[in-house]
Amino acid sequence: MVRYKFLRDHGCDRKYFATMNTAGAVTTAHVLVVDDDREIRDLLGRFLTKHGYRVTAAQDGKDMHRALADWHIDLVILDLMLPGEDGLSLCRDLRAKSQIPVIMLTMMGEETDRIIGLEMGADDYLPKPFSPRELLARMKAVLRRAQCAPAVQAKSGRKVLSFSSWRLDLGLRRLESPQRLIVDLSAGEFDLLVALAEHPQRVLSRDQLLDLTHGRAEAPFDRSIDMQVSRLRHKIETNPKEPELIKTVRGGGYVFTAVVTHDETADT
Amino acid sequence: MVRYKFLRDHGCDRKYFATMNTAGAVTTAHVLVVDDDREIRDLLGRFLTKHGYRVTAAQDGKDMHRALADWHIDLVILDLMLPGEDGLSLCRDLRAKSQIPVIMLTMMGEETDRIIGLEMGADDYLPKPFSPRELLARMKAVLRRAQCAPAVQAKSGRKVLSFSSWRLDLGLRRLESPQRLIVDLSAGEFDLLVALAEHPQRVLSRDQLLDLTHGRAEAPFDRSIDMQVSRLRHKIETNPKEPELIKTVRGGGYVFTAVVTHDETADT
DNA sequence: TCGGGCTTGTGACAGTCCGTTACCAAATGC
DNA sequence: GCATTTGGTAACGGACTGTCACAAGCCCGA
Repeated sequence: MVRYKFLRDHGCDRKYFATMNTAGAVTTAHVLVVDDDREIRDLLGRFLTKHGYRVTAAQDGKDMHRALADWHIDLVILDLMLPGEDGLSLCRDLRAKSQIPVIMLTMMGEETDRIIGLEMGADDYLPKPFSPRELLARMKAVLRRAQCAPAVQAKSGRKVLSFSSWRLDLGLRRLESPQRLIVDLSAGEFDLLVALAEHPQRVLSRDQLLDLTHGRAEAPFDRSIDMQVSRLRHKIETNPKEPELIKTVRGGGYVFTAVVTHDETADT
Repeated sequence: MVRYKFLRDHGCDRKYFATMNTAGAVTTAHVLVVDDDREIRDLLGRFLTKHGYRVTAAQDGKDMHRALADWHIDLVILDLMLPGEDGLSLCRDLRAKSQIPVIMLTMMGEETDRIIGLEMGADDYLPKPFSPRELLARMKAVLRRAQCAPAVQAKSGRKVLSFSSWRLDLGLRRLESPQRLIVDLSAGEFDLLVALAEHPQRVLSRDQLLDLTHGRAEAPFDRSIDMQVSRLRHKIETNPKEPELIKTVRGGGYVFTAVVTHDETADT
């Protein structure tokens, strides 16, 4: 659900609120959109709100500074072309005073614009027109870099994945068997199981699994995932010779076959 | 090498094939181009084929749906302006039913078009005329994003196909005989059976089956599908010499004759 | 600092899967 | 009826996978 609220004192400034999702205490990143085109502001506002961000909009430099004074802003999305003070100089200002990450919106990908934008201290730039997904991806990347990753982390409760009576506690990094016994997994085995259980019913290539667990790409003749899978199977499959949970797809990779549910144990 | 092939049943539908590139197991993405302008279809077909994509072309919504039913499509390039059903509603349809990424082609950057397109769920859009390089770049980006998308298996339950007392569990990747015995299928056999059972009472060419199971095109003198069918028949037909479930259509391919129902077992 | 236990990657080997080739039978064309 | 095309499948070999054995790290306490 999205709720709009007009801030009377800020003229055309419009504020969007994201509803809290699931866990109460999620801290969503607060994004400031600076663009003189009202349509873009609206569009971005609705779009980002829908994706769980808090959004404030400003139409020029003055508005922007006011918003920065009034709110705690995690990220600024700044149009290069603005009436009055130019986006570039605003960006330089911002960078001089604070460390708030900035994404610049520029017209059509002229190499020069990008270079200038980045030299002014923008953390990323996006040529208009851009795809919303790309914007999201870049925002996430920038926020991650800024150590301010939106949400997830800060759940008060613990994240637990359940599948066919097993419980995989991501917070405690612990696996409970259907018999409620704690299964002793190594770090690597645990990571692999998480990677699999977070993408159930989906064939994951060795390359993807390596990326998910180690953040690296597959080397030629790399058998490490095979070994890890083999070891994991011996710990969680009833009959490792005929695996039920982790199936092999020849030439493809592995599939986690169980239905996985995401629980949020309230606490402790 | 590029080979063209005219699909007789699809009127002006033309199919382009890319040869495998270097690494054997690489499955090239299959792109569906939907545009009423034949020249554009041809141009894009040749261009994308040259760059290693498999391309199928459709001239309107009807063609598009047929192609989607017949092939495994990784990406749709969709013209905004189409005769009959409009590109926008097609896009909405697509998004409602599947997660196939969509790139929209629009006439010169009309803001409104872009906004509407993106709100309809397109993953990216490209104003005509566009540079081929830009198209390639955006395709790559969209495909990359789609690959690591969580797939959101949607239903929490598991997908099961039933046909004449057999049960084919797609999540568990398991086949149960009418006698409730688990039939031991190899990964390839399983994939083939899924491809067939998902298109019952429909003649599937070897090429289509290869596309659906391996995401690759048929090579000259390719008998692999025949072999796989033969092996599968021996496991699921009462009398493999006179197959009931998988019938041969001489000069056409194979048909899965049984009536298939889609169940969604609630869970576990 | 050293050494032992644990974890993880590599090489090797065996077992399995699957594509190719080849040959034959069935279907089709003439 | 004969030639030609198409499909079924046995057989073979290459490619892929499971896993044993071992080595290289890593952690930790003495």
